[in-house]
Amino acid sequence: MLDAIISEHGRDLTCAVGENLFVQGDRSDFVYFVKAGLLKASYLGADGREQIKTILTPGMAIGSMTALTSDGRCSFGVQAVEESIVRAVPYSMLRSAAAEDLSSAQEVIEILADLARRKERREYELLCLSAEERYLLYLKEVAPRAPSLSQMDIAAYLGITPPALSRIRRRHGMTQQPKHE
Amino acid sequence: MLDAIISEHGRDLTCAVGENLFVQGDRSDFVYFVKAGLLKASYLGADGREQIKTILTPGMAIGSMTALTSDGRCSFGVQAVEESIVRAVPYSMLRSAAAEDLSSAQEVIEILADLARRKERREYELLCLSAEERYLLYLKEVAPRAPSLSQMDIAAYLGITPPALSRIRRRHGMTQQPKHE
DNA sequence: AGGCGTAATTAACCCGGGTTAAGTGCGATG
DNA sequence: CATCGCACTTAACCCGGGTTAATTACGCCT
Repeated sequence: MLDAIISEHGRDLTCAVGENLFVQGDRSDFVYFVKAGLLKASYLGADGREQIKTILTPGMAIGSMTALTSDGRCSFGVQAVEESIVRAVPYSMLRSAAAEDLSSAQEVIEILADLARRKERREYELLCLSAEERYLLYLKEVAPRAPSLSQMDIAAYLGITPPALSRIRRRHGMTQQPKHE
Repeated sequence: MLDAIISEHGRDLTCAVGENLFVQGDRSDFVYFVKAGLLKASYLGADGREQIKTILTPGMAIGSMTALTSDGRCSFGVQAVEESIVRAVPYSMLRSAAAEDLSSAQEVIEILADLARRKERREYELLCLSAEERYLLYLKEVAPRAPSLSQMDIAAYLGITPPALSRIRRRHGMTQQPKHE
């Protein structure tokens, strides 16, 4: 089964806070399985602005599809928000395992289907929800599993700037700590 | 191989302009392979607003991942923009073919990986690009394959309203036909 | 030909988010 | 303890997109 391949050919990596698993532009052909911790996958704009694509929590898998399947470079990077442990496996290893063993193939299909499902949902949120609605959804579904995210990161995840997030929080009465003169 | 399963268990559907392949809320467990024509996959908001998720051209496959894998309902619908021909195959058929035959499994993996790659790109565009940038990208990459799309549909694909699209087009000097008094 | 319905454009106004800058609180560091 | 830096908040202003409504153009139907 696939677990055996992952155990044999994969290796555990420990990421300190702020450490990059890989950065935008890299040629990483690895798939990473998050075992513990918290990481963020993000795009870095030419102007230095960061947009967070995915908040990664244990149980999730990540890899740049374009880098994996088109011999391209990673269109985004992954950085640890908390100390994290991930298992890195070359995508080619998964593919060859799937090419030789039926049950491994099923598991790869499951992983890809799960990835597609998550992306489908994210696409819906970005396309159909307002920033405020996305924040409320974030509070309900992501925040419980990522309590250590900064407001900056939350804003980058929602696709807005920190001041915009602050305004939304203010409207909901969840700020008001510093009393600006 | 998978083609045989698709030929045997799938069936061709012909969609007239405006016809729905399936609508939001359906329990469709089919995957559709576009053979000819042009279709759109879209979310319908409670207020009746349409947001187009994907423009479907020949060679692409579509299906609601949440409906396929979580026994849920389709989160979006698919409608023909031009007269189209699609081949419908139950997802369960693909899965069982992939469970019995290694080469079929590889093909299913290819289909899912391609889907994930497309979604990854779309996610990037929605998260990082402005409406204007998305329109320019649309002109370069989608328009050539979908010349019959209305401005309404283009706007819905970009996530904006027709007036907003008109303003963008005006800025680029690509309008000016009707001279509004 | 005349009339209707719809798509596309434009205008006017509003609102939400971006930008910039300033102020506040807090933790790390010396 | 004092200072520095950074995250967070707020304010002021601008700009782009939403909303609504009016106008034009065009296809379709009778």
